[in-house]
Amino acid sequence: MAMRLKELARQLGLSQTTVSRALNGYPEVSETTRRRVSEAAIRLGYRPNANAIRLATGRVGAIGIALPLERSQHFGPHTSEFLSGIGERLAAEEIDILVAPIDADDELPAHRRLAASHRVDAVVLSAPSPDDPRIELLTDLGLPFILHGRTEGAAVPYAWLDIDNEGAFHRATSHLLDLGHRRIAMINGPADQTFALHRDRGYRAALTERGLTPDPRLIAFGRFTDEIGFRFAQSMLEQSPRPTAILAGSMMTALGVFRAIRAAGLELGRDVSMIAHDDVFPYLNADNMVPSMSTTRSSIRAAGYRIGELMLQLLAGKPVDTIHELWPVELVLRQSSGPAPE
Amino acid sequence: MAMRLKELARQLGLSQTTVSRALNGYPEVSETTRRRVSEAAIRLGYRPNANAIRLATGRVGAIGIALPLERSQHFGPHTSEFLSGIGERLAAEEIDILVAPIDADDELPAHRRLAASHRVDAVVLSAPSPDDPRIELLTDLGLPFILHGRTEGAAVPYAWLDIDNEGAFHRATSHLLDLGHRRIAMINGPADQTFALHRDRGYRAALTERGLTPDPRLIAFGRFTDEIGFRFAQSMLEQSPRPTAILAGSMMTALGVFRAIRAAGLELGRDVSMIAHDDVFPYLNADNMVPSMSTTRSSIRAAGYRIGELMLQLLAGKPVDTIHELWPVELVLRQSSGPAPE
DNA sequence: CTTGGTCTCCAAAGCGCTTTGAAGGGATTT
DNA sequence: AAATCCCTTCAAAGCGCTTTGGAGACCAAG
Repeated sequence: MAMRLKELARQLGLSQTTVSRALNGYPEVSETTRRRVSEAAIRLGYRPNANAIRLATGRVGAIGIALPLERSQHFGPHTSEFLSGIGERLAAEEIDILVAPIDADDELPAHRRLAASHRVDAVVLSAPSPDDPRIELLTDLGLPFILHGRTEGAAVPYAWLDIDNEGAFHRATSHLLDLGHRRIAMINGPADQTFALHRDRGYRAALTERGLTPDPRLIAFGRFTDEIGFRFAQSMLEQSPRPTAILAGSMMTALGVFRAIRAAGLELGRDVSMIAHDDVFPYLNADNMVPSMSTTRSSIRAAGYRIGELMLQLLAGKPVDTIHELWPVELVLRQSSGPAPE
Repeated sequence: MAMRLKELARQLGLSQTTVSRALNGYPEVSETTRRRVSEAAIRLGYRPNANAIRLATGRVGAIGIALPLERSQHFGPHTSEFLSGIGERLAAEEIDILVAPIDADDELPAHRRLAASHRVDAVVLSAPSPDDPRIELLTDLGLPFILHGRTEGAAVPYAWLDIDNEGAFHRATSHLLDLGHRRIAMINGPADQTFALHRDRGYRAALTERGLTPDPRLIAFGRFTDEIGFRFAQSMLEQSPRPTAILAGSMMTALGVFRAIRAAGLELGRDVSMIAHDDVFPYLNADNMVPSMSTTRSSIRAAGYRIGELMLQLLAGKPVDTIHELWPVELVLRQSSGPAPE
């Protein structure tokens, strides 16, 4: 039988009120009593029942991570790193992380249930689409949230953290143009995701600024797998004239593209250049590849860590319209990007 | 203001008891009343407060996944896939998944807190070491758990699901021996993990059975990253005579090994063979590599899904000593493994 | 008519904590 | 010595649900 507040109070000859206040740091308790209580609590192994606290206070001490099962390609390495970052920040705060896998066809009801059941104080939303309906829903329901990414033209203010996808791909594309490339392909992420849209914009803008017209045959959208990368790259490299540079949406995609380049008997960094977006996975290092991979780099784990931090502020009452962070993205040039061949 | 049981009962002109029973399917309620209640509940948008239920019943409807931050290399792709499998199974059951990141140096206290705070009904333990102290601790604490993997000689019975790592590496090694290889290297997982020990045993046994002595210079332990794979493979390939075949502990390792082979001017599948363990990541397909990768294959996502299922049985009262599953591992031969060179 | 058994339904007592409103007691004022 | 304050501590009322132990109502059986 676990030690409960009542029993602890009885053994100390104090009321539950006093013991509770002593342990929670309220001022109405003398220092001597407080010390006596804390010592007894430790000695007797008292651990409060989280559910009783939750019921009594209305606070839960937990946040949810809504994971759209389809949309984020069944978790995947990105989500895992992201989650890891959040966990790292929140572990020390005694805040629980509730993973809520959500079916795509049950999305809004699932969020409604989550909100009404009082299982979390707030949620982290990821993989937003440009007109994501979750924003308004959660706002209506009064469940605080932070979006990892952005939507386009939401009717209400919301908290978000995003990386500058548009800027990153604008720069990467411009850099390739500077190197003399004219046929630059782009293997982007899923077309329904805002970040993919932003990347597309940056890419197109860079081309247009130089008077080039984006060629639809050099633009592809899909999930971040080596297979998708391989397929698209292969078909693009069959074109004539073929692209001399390829932008890859992820390191997974890049592996597939790399394979297609080799399969076509070409050499990466000489015949074909590539810049890939790197979310910084500890187990797949762009620097270690051969040739080393030029990347637009932004640690998704760091983003998770920061979102954990912002979450604490949000829960502490910081207004949502003051929680906006747009992170710049590094362009790291390595061997995979070189001058356009003659 | 959310709809609560009390208010719902008032509007229906029934007692809380009856409404509660109607909604929870108890027999002491007439069919007509039950229907009337359910309809009203839906119409009025009633959602029970999870914390009140938890406090009243003592059950939580949540399981924890203890993630040793260090040990499982900060989540990583394995954990992510595994988690995903569990989530897939448990999402439909309205069971919450609590991710509990745990610092290595705070491991046992953290489990104690988890157990005493009543935040979860049970936990999933992963990445066990051969003499994992968590087993006994949780048993003592009375917190049910399922281990993904095994330990050696635990003093108490426990529920587990594991894959046959020993058998898998025994077979893979034997197969390479059949192909004429004699110097077979093994780049294993972290040395303190049971699964790595099992793989080591399978590998050694296969060699020993053919009268060969395992060469310590061909045996390495480390985390599953491309870099580790590259480094170890590179130094091994510098030996003379060099190994003609390499067993890789993961697909990440395999990518690094592959790179080292190419960097040494050798050809995978001809000069050097490789068989890697494949946990089946949807974004990194062994079949798609060039050359395609021979693997020992077992879906870690499927294991997660099954553990979700076993968890339901465990919570339903199935005795732990009846929950043991050892999964066989497929050997999938592709192009990366060929006959030993002359 | 009673008695006994079935169906339905209910009042009230928890679950283990927080928090409000108040009271006891000593020190300080008047 | 009475009045006033502050410092500590407490009893009791929730938080929103489940569950125990009955209690009416209605029917068939004695």
